[in-house]
Amino acid sequence: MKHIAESTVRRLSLYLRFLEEAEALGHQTISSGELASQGGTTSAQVRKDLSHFGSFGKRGLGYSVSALSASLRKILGLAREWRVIIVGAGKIGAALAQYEGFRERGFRVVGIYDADAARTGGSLDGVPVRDQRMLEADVTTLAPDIALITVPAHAAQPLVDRLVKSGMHAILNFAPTPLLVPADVMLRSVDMALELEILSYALVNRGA
Amino acid sequence: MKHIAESTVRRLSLYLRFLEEAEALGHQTISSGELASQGGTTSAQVRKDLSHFGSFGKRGLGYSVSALSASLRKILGLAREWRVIIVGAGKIGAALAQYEGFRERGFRVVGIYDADAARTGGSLDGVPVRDQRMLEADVTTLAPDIALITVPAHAAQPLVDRLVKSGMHAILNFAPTPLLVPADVMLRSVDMALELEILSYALVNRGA
DNA sequence: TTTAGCTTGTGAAATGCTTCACAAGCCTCG
DNA sequence: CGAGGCTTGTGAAGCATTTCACAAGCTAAA
Repeated sequence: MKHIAESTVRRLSLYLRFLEEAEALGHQTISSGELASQGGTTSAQVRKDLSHFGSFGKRGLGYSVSALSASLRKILGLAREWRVIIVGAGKIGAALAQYEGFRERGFRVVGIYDADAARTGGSLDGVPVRDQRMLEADVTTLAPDIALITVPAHAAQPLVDRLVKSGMHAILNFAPTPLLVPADVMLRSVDMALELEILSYALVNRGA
Repeated sequence: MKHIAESTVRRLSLYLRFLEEAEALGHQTISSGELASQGGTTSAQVRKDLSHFGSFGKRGLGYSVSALSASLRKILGLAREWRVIIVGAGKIGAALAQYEGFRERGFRVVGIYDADAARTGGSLDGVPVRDQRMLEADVTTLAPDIALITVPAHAAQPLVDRLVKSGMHAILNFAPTPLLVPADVMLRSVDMALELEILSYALVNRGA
């Protein structure tokens, strides 16, 4: 398979959400135009996105809602449950640990870690908060697929190094700092202050 | 000014962070290559990004750290403080209200709102949590520049409509749903489950 | 069965972003 | 002062993504 743009994958996720809504409403088929309105794109874009993975529609009719959502789930790897650990049990980490949106989409939090003894020992939503020194051992026994990083910026790179060394291959970083990982590790970052700065730029330059 | 790509603005923010670090370390000048290493890009990209806004460097020498950070702050609109309100005082909203990263970058939370009476009346980090019915009145008196949305997905669109009607022009949405706004309103979305789905896709297709 | 009306799938064109490559310019050192 | 060594700023080239436009194909109805 040739390389697929990240923007395409992002849109596929959005299509899938809309399809699941449509499924709940009992719709049988859906057109590329209807899918496009969701995700603010065009019908041609929808068809092009899907065409990278095969041919899913019927000309004249559209797509079968249930068949296309099943295909998208398979394409996106959502046919299975993913095991997630969260490192950093501060405000953000704790909030994410209890975030319904993750479990709904098949992401199950199986461990939470912190370096501060004051935060460890308890549990959040039934998941134990453990000492960060347990990380290496737990990565082996819990076999998590994805690690979420919610530690302070200065602690993030050393932590990433430890996670990579332990065998993690997918990391979602919330610390506001760029991180380096080997080529075979997937790293994505969500930087909330950065998003605000982009809005700030837009506010200052609107009309310009 | 011609239109600037979002990817460019995002990189400018990263450059600024690195510049501020360099400033703290007492560095006087910095080259495009050094700036590039941060933000994982190339020196040519750095120079091209900056060239959209003017000419900031000295050939043979590089950029003045202090002068360039001042310029970037002005370009990004960070020379001033921005007033932010948060609507939705659940786990995520409360965590964001107390997030240090915002204040550090000049974003000041001036109000928090919730529809649930059980959550209103108190305060978070000195900012009162008020009833969501107060929104319209408070937008007038508090004059917030940016609204953060941390309500459940189904409540997001009606809320956005209210915010827009009240005169808000910049919104950062954390609800996992696409939203519609008029063309003169800036909307950005942070969708954490979506980020995980992109990782999921990458995990399933790595090596492919 | 034939026609009318939709909608898909897809090359080709258009647009947008990144990388290249090099002239121009600045600083230091001899 | 002149040469050497760097680094910027920027057209042009290269890539990637989006949009266009239309043939092909399905359904329903007459």
